[in-house]
Amino acid sequence: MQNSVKTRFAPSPTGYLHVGGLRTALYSYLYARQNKGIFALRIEDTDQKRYVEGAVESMQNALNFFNLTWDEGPIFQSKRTEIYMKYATQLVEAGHAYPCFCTAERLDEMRKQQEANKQPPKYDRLCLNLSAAEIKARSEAGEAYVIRQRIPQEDLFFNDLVRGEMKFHGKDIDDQVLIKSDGFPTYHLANVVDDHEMEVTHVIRGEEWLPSTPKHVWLYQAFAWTPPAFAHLPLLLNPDRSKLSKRQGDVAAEDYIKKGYLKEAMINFIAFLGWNPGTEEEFFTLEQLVERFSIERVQKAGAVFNLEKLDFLNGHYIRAKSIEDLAALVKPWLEETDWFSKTSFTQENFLRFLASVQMRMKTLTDAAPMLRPFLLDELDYDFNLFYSEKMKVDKTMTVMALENSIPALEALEDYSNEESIKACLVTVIEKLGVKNGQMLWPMRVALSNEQFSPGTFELIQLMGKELTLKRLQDALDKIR
RNA sequence: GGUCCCAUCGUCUAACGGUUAGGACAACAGGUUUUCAUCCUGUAAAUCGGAGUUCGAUUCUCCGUGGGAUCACCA
Repeated sequence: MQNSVKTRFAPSPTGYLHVGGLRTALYSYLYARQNKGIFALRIEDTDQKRYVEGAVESMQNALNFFNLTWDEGPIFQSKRTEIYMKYATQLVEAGHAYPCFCTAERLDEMRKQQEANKQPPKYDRLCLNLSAAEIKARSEAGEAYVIRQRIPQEDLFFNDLVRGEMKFHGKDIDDQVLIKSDGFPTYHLANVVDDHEMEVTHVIRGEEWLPSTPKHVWLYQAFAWTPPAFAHLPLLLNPDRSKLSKRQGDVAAEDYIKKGYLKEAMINFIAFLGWNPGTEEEFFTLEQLVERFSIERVQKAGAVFNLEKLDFLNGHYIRAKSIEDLAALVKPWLEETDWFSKTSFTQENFLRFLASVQMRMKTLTDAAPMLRPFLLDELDYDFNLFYSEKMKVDKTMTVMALENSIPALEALEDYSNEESIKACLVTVIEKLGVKNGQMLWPMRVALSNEQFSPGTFELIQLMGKELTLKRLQDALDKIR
């Protein structure tokens, strides 16, 4: 009796992978891997109107990017229509479903009426008791019809892995359309049939499915199939606590990739939206999550998708990268710029520059602007940066700092460590009788043309004698 | 409106019915630093309200309140 676990991720191909979908996929993946089970991918493309070209590829790419690899599929529901039809027919014969000839117009009218009377919108079962002869006659006459599920008018209980026992009233629930008039199944039928045929043991999905779960459970009962275990995940929320939507920020997983977030950070961040290990540990790799994840610890309440923590995690994972790995990650962003192709530098220098900038990167996109002053042959100075009231630096002071530092640094031989550079410049500072900042601030700007950058000594060491002197002289010439 | 779900710092969350209600992010204040960042230290910040059960409720029950989801021939 190996009760082997099987989970699945079943998106509909209406666009890109949503971050909420990413979390659902992640939890399903974790649960399957943790139990040495199977993680399957299924594409719910039963609505021809909503199909988006390229969506399937885009979703698979995104899942692969995050290393959420699947063992089975993708299975396409659109290729299985006969199967659903077969099962629907079976339900009709057993009295669990019935054909319905009501037109869209009649249903609209009915709903308007119900709304006017403040009744809940619900199919009135006009076609529930049509005689076999009438059904035959009308369908042969070419009248379009759907197949509806006959919902039992009784209470239903089922267990949810995150919420415990659920109770619904059959009389409140609508007779769901199972087969549309175009012959395609709706989500409800296809979902149940596929989960059964694929032998899915755990259905892990978003909370928005909770209200339709009784329909699914009744379908399992009608077929006399054992239902899978259900786990409904809390929603991801906008800052105003409504369901996460495009209106209020980026919702596509790939948007975050494009913004320079690391997959490690995304996974760690997403995993903690609705789950935590119960300890004070906060950094988890995918492998560690596989080890530690548990549905029992999944939160019931929705979680606001708040990016501040993601920024923090991203910075953490960037700093944890080896400099070679970071260089590879950063390369595409540099190549996108209009200046990168015109620069020349040694790989060794590049790695040194990158290392000095690593500490202050929040996303991979930060690399290009931060590296630019190191890589460019000549800087286009913003003179306002030189002068600082707080530092007590004006034009005269700047010129003085540059004029005096250049000969001193020219005489200096040892650029291999900050100490010798510091010693050299401190001598100059003492000779001039100025404050450290008055000397070092304009030098730092001359070297970097940045408001925020590594320290002056570090910059000089990183750039080496030649580039340092070139920069200082260039700045002096331009400022005078 | 019907049905259902949910409720601890601003945010993510921890707490066998017994804790000074803990941690992280963010914020703020210091230290390190010529700037920024990193790093370190500290401060402020929460149990939605009311009953009940109990010697004792963040925790259990009920009622409110608030928020959310869902009610298609979409998933």
